[in-house]
Amino acid sequence: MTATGRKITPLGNRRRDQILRAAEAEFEKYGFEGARIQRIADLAEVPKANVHYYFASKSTLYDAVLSNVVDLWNAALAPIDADADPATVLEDYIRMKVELTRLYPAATRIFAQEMLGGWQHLSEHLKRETRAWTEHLATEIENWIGQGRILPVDPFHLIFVIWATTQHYAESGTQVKSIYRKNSLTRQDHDRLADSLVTMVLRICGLEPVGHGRST
Amino acid sequence: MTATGRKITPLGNRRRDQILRAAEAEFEKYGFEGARIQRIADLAEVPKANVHYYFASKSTLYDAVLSNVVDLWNAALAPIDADADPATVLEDYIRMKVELTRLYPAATRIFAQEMLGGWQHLSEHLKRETRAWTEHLATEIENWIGQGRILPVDPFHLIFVIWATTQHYAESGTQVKSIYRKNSLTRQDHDRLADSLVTMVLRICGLEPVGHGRST
DNA sequence: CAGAGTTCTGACTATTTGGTCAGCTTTTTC
DNA sequence: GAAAAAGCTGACCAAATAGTCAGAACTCTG
Repeated sequence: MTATGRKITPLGNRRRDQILRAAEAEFEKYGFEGARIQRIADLAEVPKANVHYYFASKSTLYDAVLSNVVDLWNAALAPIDADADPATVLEDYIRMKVELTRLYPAATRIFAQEMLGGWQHLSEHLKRETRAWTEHLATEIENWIGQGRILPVDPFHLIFVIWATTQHYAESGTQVKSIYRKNSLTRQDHDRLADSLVTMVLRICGLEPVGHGRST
Repeated sequence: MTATGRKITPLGNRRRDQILRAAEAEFEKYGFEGARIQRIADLAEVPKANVHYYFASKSTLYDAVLSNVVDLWNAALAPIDADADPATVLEDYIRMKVELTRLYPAATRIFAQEMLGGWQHLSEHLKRETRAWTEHLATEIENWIGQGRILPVDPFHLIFVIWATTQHYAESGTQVKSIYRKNSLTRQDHDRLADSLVTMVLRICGLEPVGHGRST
């Protein structure tokens, strides 16, 4: 084992990030098993041994990448106002999720693969953090149902709809990218996705769109 | 290369199936990259070389497994009556999809992983067949929207909702399996999932459940 | 029951992989 | 400005992997 009990200097931090970014791209493209340390090193333009200087093992590196993602999402999606009306909360939540997918498509895809792969490569610690991320909203939804503010729905199915459909779009985005060599989807594309998602989710809950959204 | 231009005897066919089943389990658990030919051989209780006698390469084997899945789904989901009412078609479609997930959870999971992985390991031939599988329903949905029979929705988003939510359940099924050592979810569990799904999808389309379904 | 065709397999190879490490260079610290 | 610490890396290794192949063991047919 390497990469333990050592002082981190600013230079070291920069290199670490550089490797982390390369790793993110690699894991997105090939998944955990398919990822190759050598390719990560090449992409980061450092020798392979340098990768192992900062990350003891492939798993450690993967954990570090996922950890970043989870932090990001927790930070952005955490605050839910318990008294706000469901339609607003859901709409805000969805638009934030779509925005995060737009900003960090790679991270989102890795997360999705892990989710469908049964969390096989994640450390217990991160698994717990990840679950917390969904359960927060789920309990809120259950409260709304109990209070008769929305139609009865399985909260986890609903959240999964949000997650999966966003993901579907991130996926077709990758295809668009490789076929048309368009570097990213336009902001309009993402707005349209968010609109479509909001409409679907609100209809499922028997709610009407709140004023501040777009139409169609 | 092996496994070409050779007469297949009944015995050979049985062995081939035996290996195919083992491969399905292995690919489900570990994905394409993570799958190990040796483990497939062990599970099928044949020497590794025997696997290569029937399947030239890992890719060939994977293609064979996926091909089975696609055939299965095309056979079960193909017939859509163009004049039937949308609610019935959608409900039947969903219940059939859930049923297939119940009967072939492994196949479903492999398919899902491939879908989210961007179809990286599939031959062009199978990619086309697979796309056809969704586009059939998608055009039907678009017709309904054009005729004002259902509310406007992105057909692919809707199909993805069906697919993803079923998948979510197949996934939590795997977890249930490994935690409680319950071999499979009960029929009731699946009925509940189907009910929940039907309700969500119909609400999205602005439709009411048709008589022959269950309630709640 | 003999010969042809098919099925099977142990032993092997070439390659790739994650990971190590001794010693080098650079940066920081006092 | 020298000692200490951190950063870096080429060369290496053990293990694992997909795939090969020569020939033995079956099974089917006439």
